[in-house]
Amino acid sequence: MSQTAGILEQAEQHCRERGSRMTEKRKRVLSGLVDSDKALSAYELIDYCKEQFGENIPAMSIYRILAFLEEEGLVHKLNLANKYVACAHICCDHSHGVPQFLICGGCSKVKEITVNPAMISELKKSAEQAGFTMMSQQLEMDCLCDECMGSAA
Amino acid sequence: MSQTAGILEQAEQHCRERGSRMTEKRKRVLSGLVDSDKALSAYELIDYCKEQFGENIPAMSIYRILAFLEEEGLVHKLNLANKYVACAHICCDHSHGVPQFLICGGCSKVKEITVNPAMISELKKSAEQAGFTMMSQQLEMDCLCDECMGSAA
DNA sequence: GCAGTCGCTGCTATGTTGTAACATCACTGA
DNA sequence: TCAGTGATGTTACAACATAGCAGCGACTGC
Repeated sequence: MSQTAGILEQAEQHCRERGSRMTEKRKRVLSGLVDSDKALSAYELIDYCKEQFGENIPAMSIYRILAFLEEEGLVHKLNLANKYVACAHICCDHSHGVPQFLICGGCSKVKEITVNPAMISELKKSAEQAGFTMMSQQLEMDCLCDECMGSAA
Repeated sequence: MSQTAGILEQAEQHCRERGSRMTEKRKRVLSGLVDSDKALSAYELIDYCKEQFGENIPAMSIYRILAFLEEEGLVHKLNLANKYVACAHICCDHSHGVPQFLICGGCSKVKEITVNPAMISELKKSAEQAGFTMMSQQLEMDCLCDECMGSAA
């Protein structure tokens, strides 16, 4: 069984436990994200489904499916890039905190990391002093991966 | 002299020193951002120029002007919201570090803060360990301001 | 002053991301 | 089997952004 198939299997299991449905289309969208180590836009996922499965999924459906998958904790939306990535922890049984992301501006490769929780709470404190409440601890950082860094030099 | 006019004066001075031109249109766009404590989208700035000066500036020009102002360090682009804000430090003569932003998801109000430099360097280190180089230390945080927080409750 | 140049702006078209509103399809359970 | 609910389709459109080319206007050097 391929890596991707294993992850999809896990995701399906996850949905069963939560009483939600992992439909064929949802699996296809998720598989696109799992197969790719890059973040993909909704429209890139449309292309992926067309090429890979010969299926034309309208934009509206892709967005609904992405919203569903995000709700289930299977994908993350990257607001900085307006793209989407599969969660790096679909296969972990342990629950995990809010992730932070390193996003390559060159090739959209994404690394999901977990920064020091003390740092996040310090950020939260700074925000509160300024009269703001942080709604999401998901930090997104504009980076270049080593590969793109090399070819840019 | 109004607060805004003073800031515009400073900005003009800044451009003179750098050998770049602060044209009328550029001043109008900048004044829109300075007048507002919120982040504005390019299209909101078009509306502003129309209402305030009766001048129709096409989107293309607004984007070029925003790019120029960003180049000059007079405005910041908030990628999280696809909006723009005037730099909070146009009037400071001291140069300042890379800013971080608290963005209210309710009303687009923005607070520019400077977080502990040690935190930023810790982030940078984490990134490098993961094979990424941070290209911008500009963190943008999804928040609610106290006011919106109150009305949401 | 005048020609040449370069930077700024205008115009048109188009690409990309995302959503509203309403219709239809398909699975589930009584 | 049939009603109800959730998933998907369709159409239209809003918001953000850029490409490419044309024209205008302000400086420079002669």
